[in-house]
Amino acid sequence: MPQPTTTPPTSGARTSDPDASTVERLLQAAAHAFADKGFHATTTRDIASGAGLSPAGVYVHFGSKEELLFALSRSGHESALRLLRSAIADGATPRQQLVAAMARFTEWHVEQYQVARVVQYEHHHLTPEHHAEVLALRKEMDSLVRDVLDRGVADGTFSVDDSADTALALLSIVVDVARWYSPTIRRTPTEIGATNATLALRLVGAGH
Amino acid sequence: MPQPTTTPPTSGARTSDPDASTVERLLQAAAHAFADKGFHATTTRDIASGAGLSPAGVYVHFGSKEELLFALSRSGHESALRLLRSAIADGATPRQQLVAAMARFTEWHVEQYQVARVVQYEHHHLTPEHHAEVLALRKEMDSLVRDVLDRGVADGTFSVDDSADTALALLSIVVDVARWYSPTIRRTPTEIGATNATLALRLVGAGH
DNA sequence: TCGGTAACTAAGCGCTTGCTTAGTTTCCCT
DNA sequence: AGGGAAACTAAGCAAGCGCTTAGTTACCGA
Repeated sequence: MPQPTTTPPTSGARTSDPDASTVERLLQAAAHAFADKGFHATTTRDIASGAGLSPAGVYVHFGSKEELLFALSRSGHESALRLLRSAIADGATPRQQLVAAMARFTEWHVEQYQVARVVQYEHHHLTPEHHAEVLALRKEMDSLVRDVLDRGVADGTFSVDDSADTALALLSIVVDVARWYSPTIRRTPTEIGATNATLALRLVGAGH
Repeated sequence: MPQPTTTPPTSGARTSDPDASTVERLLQAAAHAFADKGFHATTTRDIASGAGLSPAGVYVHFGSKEELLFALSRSGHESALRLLRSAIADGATPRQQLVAAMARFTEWHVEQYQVARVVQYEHHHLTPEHHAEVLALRKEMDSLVRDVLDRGVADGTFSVDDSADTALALLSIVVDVARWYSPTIRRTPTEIGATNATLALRLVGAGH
């Protein structure tokens, strides 16, 4: 009996909540590693030790490293989409919808910046089939934003030259948060969200 | 005599101009591969065959794969910085400077989208020393844009809440081009540049 | 109490990786 | 002509990779 049962057989540094389920810990460790180093620079041993497992332990729950990326990417896209939809549903006018969508989507990118980074920058490492699946979700996000703009233009609140171009610029501002954000930055998610909502109103000609 | 000299000993598909110098071809092949698959998913064999060399041929000109990334990243940052400076120098007013900077920097991201992708998304795979060197160039870009905004606010042309936040949003719109652009898109660099310049004027409250 | 199933590990397999070594060819300078 | 440096290749090495296999432990229902 070389080890008492209170000491788990972990060698690397944990990057996940020890109280979470094993699948949850694997997803957390993968999000941490993929966001930090990218999919290909992350080894399955990194993920395993981050979750407190041996290298083989990953394969009890996921068939491959790519399957882990897909699970993370799909659930990330789905929760982002859910957030966007609910923000838009909460607003009574296009103006309120745009403000809520920009603020809350930005906050998500800050609070979940590791998942957001995987969602925005790692999806092209998926297999063609998996990639096609998340691409459909990404197009849906784009449509949601463009529809808000179109409704605002229709009722005279917004004035934009091209709603597709403007929607892309709005999403660029939000998505790029996942690139530049670091937890060392002192601004809160709410502050960054409010800033981006204000910038959005300026972009659609409804700044005052 | 197994092969006539007119057939080069290439196995993979070339991704570089055969008339360019060897170093040039290596940089082109590396830019192509890094932009397409990322630094870690690219093998030195990919780069070698893309440049029409054997795997060992890379090491005649570069000491390591990371050194290749650094050469590409540094020269890319330098040419981007040169472009920004010259665009700003050409404008007589802050308004003209902002329009020129946004349009030309955007065009560069489209025309050189492979290099731009490496510049914007691969620099964190550099060694700490090399990373620090390009970070200084990146901060300089940010300052250049913020200074244009500050001058425009000072002379009353622009109206922004916070010049740092607004500069970041402007750069987000430009940088993000390297993420979403694909050569299959039918819009020209000039059109995309003009769109982003117009969006920039709206963001700084000088849209008309 | 015990059989079955699911979660897990130790060990390691086959392959690919970045890079090196030893040797060949090319070309320029005298 | 011929010596030397530079550019290049064939072959391959050590390390690390994703993933598998064989076996152990823990737990749960009958």
